[in-house]
Amino acid sequence: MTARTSGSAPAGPGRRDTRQRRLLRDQLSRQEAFVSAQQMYDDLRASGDRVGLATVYRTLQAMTEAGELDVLRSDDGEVLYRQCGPQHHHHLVCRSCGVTVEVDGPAVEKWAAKAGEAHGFTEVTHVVELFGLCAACSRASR
Amino acid sequence: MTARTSGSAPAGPGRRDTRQRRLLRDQLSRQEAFVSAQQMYDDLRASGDRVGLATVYRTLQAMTEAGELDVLRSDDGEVLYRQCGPQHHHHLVCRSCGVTVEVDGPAVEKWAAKAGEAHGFTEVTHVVELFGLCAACSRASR
DNA sequence: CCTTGTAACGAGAATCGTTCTCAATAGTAG
DNA sequence: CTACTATTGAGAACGATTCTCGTTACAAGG
Repeated sequence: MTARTSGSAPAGPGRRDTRQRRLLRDQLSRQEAFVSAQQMYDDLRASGDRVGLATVYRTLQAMTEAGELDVLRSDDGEVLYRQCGPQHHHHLVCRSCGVTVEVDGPAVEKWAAKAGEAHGFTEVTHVVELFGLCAACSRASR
Repeated sequence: MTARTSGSAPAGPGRRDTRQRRLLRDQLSRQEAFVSAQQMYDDLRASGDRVGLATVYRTLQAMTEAGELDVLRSDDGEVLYRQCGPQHHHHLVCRSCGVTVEVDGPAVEKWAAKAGEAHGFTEVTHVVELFGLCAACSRASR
């Protein structure tokens, strides 16, 4: 029997610092927009870094569970990820270029809670996302 | 050459009254909750009615484009459909049984428009859905 | 009714995003 | 340096949805 006798380091899953995790974290922190796992994969290998597709999916999923990423689903069913602030907020996403702005809406929170209550619902959560054309894209399409 | 000479009846695609379309319309009008194409398919054949899966998908899609159905995406990626009123509204969906209540929120509409504007976005639309446990399910899980 | 043109069907193949499998690899604590 | 095991990655497996294409059956005209 070796190792696994000291009880100090929390040596569970999800904490090793690997090359591929570093790459993903870096790329996410440079991203302004929501991106899909497939996109991340393509971008990485486009810049010469070799990372398995399964790893991209696994890591993105893990980071989401750890609360490090926000998730969104595109109209055609792809799951999109983005590094966001920790406080509760919503997104204003550009339909054209994907740029995203975090916005908050105290009014919405209250309305959601009240509407749920009014119908006898409990444990009410809400999904609120705004889509539009950002200033730049609006100008470009004019 | 026969037919296709009179110019009165709008005999284009999407208007034939078939057995399968009747079945789907009927089933949808009896549904209180959002349901997936797969569920509709299973339910139909469970009640002895034979309808092709592709037809279910096609019809549901067509009805949606015609504005007869509202669409929602479940957490695991399935597209869910429901027959709803024509006016703009949002949904309060039970996480457990799927029952859905249509709710409106003038406050949200205003907030959304304003938030978009404030950041220079144009053509802003919003996605707002509420999830919770309906009265019955809340009671059951207590 | 019967004919006809063609919208609609349906079975099965094809897509596509995502997840799973499992042997090989590589952090890391001691 | 070594052993332990978390991670990785290639490819198979999945599940929802879409496409293909020969067959079926509305529905308008005769």
